[in-house]
Amino acid sequence: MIPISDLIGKGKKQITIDNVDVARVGEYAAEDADFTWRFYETLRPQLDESSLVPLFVETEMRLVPVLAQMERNGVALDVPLLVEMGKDLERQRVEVTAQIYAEAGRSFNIDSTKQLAEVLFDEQGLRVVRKTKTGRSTDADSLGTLAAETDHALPQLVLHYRELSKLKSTYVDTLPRMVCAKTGRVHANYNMIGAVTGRLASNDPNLQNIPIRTALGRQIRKAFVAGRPDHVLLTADYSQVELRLLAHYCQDAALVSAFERDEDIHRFVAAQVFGVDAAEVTAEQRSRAKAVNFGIIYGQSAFGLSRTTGMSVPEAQNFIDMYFRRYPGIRLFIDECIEEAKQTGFATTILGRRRPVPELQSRNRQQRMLGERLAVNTVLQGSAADLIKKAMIDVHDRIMEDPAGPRMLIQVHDELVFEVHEDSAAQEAEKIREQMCRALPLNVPLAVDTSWGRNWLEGKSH
DNA sequence: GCTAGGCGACA
DNA sequence: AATTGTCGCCTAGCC
Repeated sequence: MIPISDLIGKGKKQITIDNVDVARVGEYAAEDADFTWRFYETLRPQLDESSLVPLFVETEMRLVPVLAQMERNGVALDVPLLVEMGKDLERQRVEVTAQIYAEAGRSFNIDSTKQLAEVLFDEQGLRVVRKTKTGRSTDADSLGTLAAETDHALPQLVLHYRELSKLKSTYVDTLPRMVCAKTGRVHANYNMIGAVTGRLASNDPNLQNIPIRTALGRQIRKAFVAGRPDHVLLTADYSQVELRLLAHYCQDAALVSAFERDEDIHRFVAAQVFGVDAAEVTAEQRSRAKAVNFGIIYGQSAFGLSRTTGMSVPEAQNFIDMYFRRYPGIRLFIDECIEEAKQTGFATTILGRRRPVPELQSRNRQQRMLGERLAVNTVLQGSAADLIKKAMIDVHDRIMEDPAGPRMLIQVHDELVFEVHEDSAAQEAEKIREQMCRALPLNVPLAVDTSWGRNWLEGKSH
């Protein structure tokens, strides 16, 4: 077998522990006592007696060769497409730059927040929306506020400039440079350690933050393609995995049965909280329920909810009160997470992964509130990480039996991307869905959406 | 060349 | 004060 370092070039960082190439070692990790010991030492802070087998032996150790294979696989890029996009972005960027200079009455470095602040606030006399540690904020939120409340063209132009600039420098210009000469693909690094919740992290390049939110950014996903003839990219992503875990932990009968019927969970929650039929839920009601559903996962306050939804603070507080009245199990779960973290000092995931939460012991109220959010969020985010890791191992063990079968290429926290022959995409999607749904037994069913197509964007849902 | 800060991409 | 977790680009200041 070709060592990874030969494949993807010198100087490339890989999964390392004490500078040992874990990805390569991982091929025989299970038989390598020295490696196993050092890996154990590295993960020991996350483990206790009860999680040693399910988490360390059965999950983390077995994931090492899976990630090694993913790194070796890499993913193909449509470089000519990226080059064309780069030219187009540059044309637009030059145009917007000229407009910004015209509005400002002079040229300056738009990438410099310091210079930009001078132009906006000193020279153009715009309002300072928010301060940063060292100066006046020019972030998207502040510029959006200014764009909405003034006639000045600059804030909107700078927002546009930033979007073009971000896409070009971080993705369109950078990704082609990372294509390996030998394989014609990019071989990202997956880091098993370092994310406190147990999630994976990815770098060189980071494949876990490829744009999807905006129409322009989404185009970048077209450049991620199947690299072999007659193959497609197949994506399989967990639907609402953290909310399902919340329902699993709470055992709330209504939530669980809604998931069992695979209902639109935000609509369902809106109907329950507002006391109307699901069919009568308005777009705004659903949107508010969705915001609270996610807010719960992060421990959001009424203030935070009011900011993300546009509700007033009392309105947001009222909604949260109604929410907890309808779902007392969720309130109970939150309180239990906090209490356990206070008692034991740790937040603990479904497979027994532990994260210390020293913030709960702080004399600083702000720190203690942070600790409470961490205690809840870590259980949900970390359990979701445990779950997909188990799924990756199961799928890997099956697909490796067939050299012509699917190859696992990318993991993005609740999503897996495979390269698969187009003729078997439909059958493989079902097998992968099945294995992902069964990865861990929960009190709620798991749902996995699949799609496939020539590139990472074009997939059709199935 | 290194580090911190600001910003913004994703789940 | 006010929602969690990552990585990377760019500027600015310092060695």
